[in-house]
Amino acid sequence: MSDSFFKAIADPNRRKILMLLKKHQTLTPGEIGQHFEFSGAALSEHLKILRTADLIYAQKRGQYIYYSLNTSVFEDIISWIMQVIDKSEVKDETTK
Amino acid sequence: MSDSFFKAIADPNRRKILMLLKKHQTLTPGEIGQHFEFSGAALSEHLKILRTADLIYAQKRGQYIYYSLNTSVFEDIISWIMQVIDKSEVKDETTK
DNA sequence: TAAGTATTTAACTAAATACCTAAATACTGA
DNA sequence: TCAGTATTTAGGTATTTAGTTAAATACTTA
Repeated sequence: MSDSFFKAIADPNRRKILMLLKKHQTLTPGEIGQHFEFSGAALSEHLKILRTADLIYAQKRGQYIYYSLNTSVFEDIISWIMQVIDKSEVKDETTK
Repeated sequence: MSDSFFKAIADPNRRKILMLLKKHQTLTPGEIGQHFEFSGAALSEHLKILRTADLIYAQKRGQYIYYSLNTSVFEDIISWIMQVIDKSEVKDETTK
């Protein structure tokens, strides 16, 4: 279970970015930035962290970059939580 | 959706504590500490963060404190993730 | 009551994080 | 090619976090 996932979603602004992408499917950094007060550079950092955690992916078309959700990693955290609360199959990860 | 939850699970040592509690149901800080290299004080801090996020609860009996998982908050994160990835709600087999 | 064990709190340090501004890179269209 | 727009990178700062050791608190038992 990747540390980068948990780090990525630990920040409320990054969770908000995910919700925005959920709502609009595809957004450029410029469009995302309209929902925040901080600089474009700060936004770029957040996007990098989300990209590294594989939560979003970027497609460059010309001058713009289009960001979208990559939902597959979310499935992993659901499995992790299921394990903790004992709802479904259990593999022992206590040594990780 | 509480920030303290995401902060709490962002740390791998705290996630390991949760898995240990999942496995053993109830553990004292002393028993938990045997699985880590850091000081008891550091462990105490981690337990406080997990308590604040409502992920575990403590029962004091005499000289010992017994920690257990509080699974109800995990249901909340599952809902949050379901929302992000646009899945229908997970069926709830547990009562709380 | 005193000594011993269990756990938390306090005060501190080092490293990580989240932001900033400025500069760099990449593309578009005149 | 040049000016303009979009985005990222670099370098810096303030805040937060995760750990430390030492002291405090709480309980047990001789």
